[in-house]
Amino acid sequence: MNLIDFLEIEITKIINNIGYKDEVKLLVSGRPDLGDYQYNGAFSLAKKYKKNPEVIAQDIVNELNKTNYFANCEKASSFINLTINNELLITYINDLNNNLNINFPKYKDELIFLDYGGANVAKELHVGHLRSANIGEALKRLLVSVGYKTISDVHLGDWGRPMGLIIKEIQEMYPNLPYFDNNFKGEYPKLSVITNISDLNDIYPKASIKASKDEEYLEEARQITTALQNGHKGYYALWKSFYDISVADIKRIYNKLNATFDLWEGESDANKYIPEMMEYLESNNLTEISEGATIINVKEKNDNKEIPPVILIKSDGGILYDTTELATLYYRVKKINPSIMIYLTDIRQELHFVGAFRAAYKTNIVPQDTKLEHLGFGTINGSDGKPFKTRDGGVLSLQNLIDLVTIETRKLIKDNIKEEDKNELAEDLAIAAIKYADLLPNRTSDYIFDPVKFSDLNGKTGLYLLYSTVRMKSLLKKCNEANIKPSIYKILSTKEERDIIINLLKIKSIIVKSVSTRTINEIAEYLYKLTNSFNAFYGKYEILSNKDSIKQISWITLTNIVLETNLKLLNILGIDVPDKI
RNA sequence: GUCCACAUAGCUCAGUAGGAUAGAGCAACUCCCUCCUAAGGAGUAGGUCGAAGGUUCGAAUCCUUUUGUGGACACCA
Repeated sequence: MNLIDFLEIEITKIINNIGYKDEVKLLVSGRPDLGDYQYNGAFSLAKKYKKNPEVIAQDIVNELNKTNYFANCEKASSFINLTINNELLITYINDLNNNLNINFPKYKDELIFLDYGGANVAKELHVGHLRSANIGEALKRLLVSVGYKTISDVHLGDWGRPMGLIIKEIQEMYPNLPYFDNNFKGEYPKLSVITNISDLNDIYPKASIKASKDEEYLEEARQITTALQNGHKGYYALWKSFYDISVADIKRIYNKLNATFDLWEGESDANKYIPEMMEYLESNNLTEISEGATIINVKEKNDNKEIPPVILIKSDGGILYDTTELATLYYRVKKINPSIMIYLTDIRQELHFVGAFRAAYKTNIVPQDTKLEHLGFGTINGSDGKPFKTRDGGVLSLQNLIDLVTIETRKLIKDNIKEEDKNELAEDLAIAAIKYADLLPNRTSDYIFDPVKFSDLNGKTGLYLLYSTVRMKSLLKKCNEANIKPSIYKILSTKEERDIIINLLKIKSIIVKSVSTRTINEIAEYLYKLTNSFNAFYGKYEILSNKDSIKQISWITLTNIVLETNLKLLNILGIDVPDKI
């Protein structure tokens, strides 16, 4: 059991024995000069029992001092400050050495479905896709680490108007392709005029610009979109061709980011469930017609703002974002039926999800006890505080973003690394730097992307963590060669060790909070603190050449625990640690 | 116009399930390498938490008002 859990249970019993009912929660001390942890229950107990809080605090302190849990326990005003006995800390470290998982709480093994990534077919992954992948992946790994079952789906944007625009533009460029020949019979060939992702990348922006200027062009693209959605064979074959090219490239970049998906589904997969869903909705009178469109009204009485209706069928017969969203929910419930479904998108899509979720509950497409959660995240900005763009104002691809940081990390690589490995290592370091920087701010905050700052080896950066962790690995390896191996932690001899151990104790409450708030930033922050406290120790004391073998063994045992903890937490963040930098 | 979010050190950001003296990184200034990766460590300085009221034993955190910034508001995704 985790030491803090143990102490909370013990103190709860002790205060119950003297007549105070409270479920004791220990807080990390806000005044580390006065103690490791604090208990503030005297204030609320004072209200409950109509007594002076200082008297209550003193009563509790008197009882706690009868135990041998604390090296120091005293009250200051009505705060109770606790300094944990070193013997308990030593036991805790040995427990931790046997089982790192005592720091990770266990939740019910409910199934959580995570929808993140959100890549668009025929468009390169860009800056806007970074946070969904990083946060979604980290959240999935966090949830798994505490015992949940998860299924993740990249949920490709592969079925909306952009598809129609691309098909339209390909038609403009190559009007004689068989996909556009309505009399064509037989097997459609693979797309031969566009064979790689860079050919494809230019098409959508071109089409998008034309559409914004040319109403007729846009209208044709609309019609193509609707035809595709209604099963036009030629368009579908063409779509499938560029879909394959695009998805291969999307996978390649997601792999670099360590973003992994159990499912590679998309809006197009929901398409085949739309008729069935519409049949269900209409036969139960759950839809209405408004201005020629089929909608679900999701306003509620006590709304203090206007919630637009969910549009299922446009007045021209086409379908929309909401339609596929709802159809996706429809078949996910039927096929997978998770307890919780989590969506990670830009925070600006909030209103869309409010509508879609309301419609899903209102129509019983999603059972009332299934939780739907939309987790929004903030924007990545440039140094001017505006959304990060290329110099000419275009969208910056994710690969270009990685390259920007790789330029910086390349400078750091030592000469003892083989020349042919340097570029790959530089990119790996850049990705670690980017991921850490991306996960460090609060999920809902916007942040400024600064390649130079992120790839600094000093400061709160991914590279500092990698470097420090690699150094721990290297130390353990050298000690192992000298036959100094982690085993039992015997003495707690320095302030620096104590700081590390107190830090290790904090993990559980950080994990609990991160799981409940679905945030990652405190874990990222914590990694820095733990690593920093280890480095303070590392800088001051010599392990390898130390003459005192009892200290040596204790220290290398502690080092190993910090290393394992770092690796585990970095893994949750989706950051790989190389053997050498 | 309506609604939402944000405003914390020179810069970039934490902290908002109310707790003591508001934290970190960078930048600035001091110190510390015969030693396991100094690509490191220790320290100093830096703040009326946008403003004004209120609730509370206690407010950056909750409530009201106000200023500024960003965003969302049915046939795009």
